[in-house]
Amino acid sequence: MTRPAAGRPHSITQADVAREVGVSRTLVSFAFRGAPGVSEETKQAIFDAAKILGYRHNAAAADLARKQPSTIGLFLLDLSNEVYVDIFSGVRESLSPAKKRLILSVSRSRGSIDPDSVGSLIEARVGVVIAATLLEPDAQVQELARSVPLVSVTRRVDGVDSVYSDNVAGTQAAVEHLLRLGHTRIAHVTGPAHQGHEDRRQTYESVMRQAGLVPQVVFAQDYTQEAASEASDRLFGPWDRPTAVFAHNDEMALGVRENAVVHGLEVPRDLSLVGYDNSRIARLHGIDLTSVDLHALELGRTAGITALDRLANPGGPAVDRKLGSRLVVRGSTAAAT
Amino acid sequence: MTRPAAGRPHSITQADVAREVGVSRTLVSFAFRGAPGVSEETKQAIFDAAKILGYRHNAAAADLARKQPSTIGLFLLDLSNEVYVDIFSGVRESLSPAKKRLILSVSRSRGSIDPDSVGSLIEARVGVVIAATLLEPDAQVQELARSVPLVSVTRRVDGVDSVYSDNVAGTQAAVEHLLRLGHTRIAHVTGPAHQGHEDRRQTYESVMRQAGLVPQVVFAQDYTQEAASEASDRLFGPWDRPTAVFAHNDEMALGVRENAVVHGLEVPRDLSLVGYDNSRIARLHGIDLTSVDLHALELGRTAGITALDRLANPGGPAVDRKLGSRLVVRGSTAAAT
DNA sequence: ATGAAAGCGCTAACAT
DNA sequence: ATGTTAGCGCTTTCAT
Repeated sequence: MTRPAAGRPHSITQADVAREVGVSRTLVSFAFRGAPGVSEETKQAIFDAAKILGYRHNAAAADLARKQPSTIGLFLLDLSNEVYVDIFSGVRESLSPAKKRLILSVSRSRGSIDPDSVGSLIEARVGVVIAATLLEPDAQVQELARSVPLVSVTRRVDGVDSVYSDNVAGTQAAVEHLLRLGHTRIAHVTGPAHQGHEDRRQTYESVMRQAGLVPQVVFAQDYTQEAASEASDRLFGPWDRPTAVFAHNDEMALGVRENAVVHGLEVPRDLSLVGYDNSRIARLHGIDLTSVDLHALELGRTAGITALDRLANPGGPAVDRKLGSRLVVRGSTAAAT
Repeated sequence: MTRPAAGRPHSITQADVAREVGVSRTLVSFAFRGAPGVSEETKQAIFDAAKILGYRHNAAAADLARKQPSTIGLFLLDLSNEVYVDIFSGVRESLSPAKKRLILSVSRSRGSIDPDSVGSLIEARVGVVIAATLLEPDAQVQELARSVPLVSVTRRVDGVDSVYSDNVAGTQAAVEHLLRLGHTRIAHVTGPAHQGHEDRRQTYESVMRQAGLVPQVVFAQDYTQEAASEASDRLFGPWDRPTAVFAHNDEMALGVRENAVVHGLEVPRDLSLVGYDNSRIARLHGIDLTSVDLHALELGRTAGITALDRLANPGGPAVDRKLGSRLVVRGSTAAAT
């Protein structure tokens, strides 16, 4: 049985409802926004008629008329990375009391710059853009912030509302943990070097140098598991193999891990591994990845609140909120042999 | 250094650009849509002025005037479940050639019905809604489809465009795999019973009965890892413990697995485990979850194409596309002892 | 090639 | 309590 699939791109307007009830369009508009000054009876009549006609409020038209957007845009770099899902959850949580619509836009490139995705948010006329994570250079982010209120999550940009976590402290804890375990050949696997995303690498390098060791950095194509897996080939040659790897994030740590297994290496016996994000996967039995928790959910919550504040007070000074981070030690790290 | 965060909710319009250049608003509009009838020079002048003024096209206003939405809405049940991320990727992939904007809406409840999320898509005036996964009863889905073109993903609804995979075949393969391994006490862990989401459970039950065995179904609060973990407590009592569990999806399989470990059970030695979705986590070394692949990416791609078709041909008969599924055997299942 | 004018669905003064 | 009217930023005939 295959009935025709109905569903016209909607057409019933407030005018239709008004005509049906026999009142003016204004009343209908008032009724739907709960504005005062509509008698209970007419209100009821309006709702009934709307129900029958199948009327649906047109938020786009309303925003246009009100000259004030009811929507907040959230840009996410990569949905496959659970951190961004957590950030999303946090944002939504803090936005839910405010009656704002939230629309998402996801980058189509996980390792390179994608201005289109944020652009489409602007063209959809959102009131503020929450962006996690922008890969553009600082200057471009600042320019973007000039054309739309912007909250940068995960990354600090001067003069722009920023909500991020302490990468320096997190990285220090991670690398020092490995040092304390006696490792000396500790490699770092990361993605392309974008301005504003080098804290972890630079901190890794400086901690290593301070310990009198030579840093070994491997750059992958992007920040994903696959890229890290591929890039880690360079580490698993027969000589000078590192005994530990500190990865830019959990995704990449997982990639290294998968490839290590392929090379016959066992974690942590042959290779200690530290990730970053403390994502759900890291916590699974059988994975047990030592990782730095950057409190992604809290990052999202804070970003949502910051966005709301910015909407209420467009002129205020740029917000700068740095959250803590903490190392969670699990079974993927062990003493060097 | 804390400069004020600028970024007004945008204000420069085509009229501003027109005034700047000294032409009519019409020309500006034409220029931006690449409509014919604008001389190269004026076009260039317009683009230059727009650039300088920081003009941004207002898609909402344009849609309103054109009386034709340029946006497609995608509803997702749960971003923590990678299947939905894959569906998203597939949808976007098939939508990218068409120049349609894609906006996402995510349910705020993973196990119960949330009409608001789809509602907000309708109010944002999308041309078609792709929904993965609707929990509403068939009748409600059909009614929804009457007010907006709807593509149901993951679930077949009579009279509504549906893109889904063969749950019966998938479940049969899964359960028969366990039977062939000699298991007789095979439990099934699933979420709340919603119409249209009972194929797997029912098929499990019928396969069990046909084999002369008694089905044992555990219902969790929702379809997540946490819920499954909690619910599986009932399975791990001292007596009559099942030797195998078939879970509704990989998330839930993971939950069962975590809880099994807590109870001192080892997979697959003490418990064989089969999931559904063949998500990325299932494929990780150390997890090695036997799972049914439902081709989520392909589901998404097909849904995107279906949505585009529906937009082009609103009156056509409802589409019904059933994709195959296949069991992927990994290390989480072993012969019964 | 360019412009004038009407209208999309809605809101918001400003009447009555 | 209810209605009138003028836009919001854009597209789109229809003129010129």
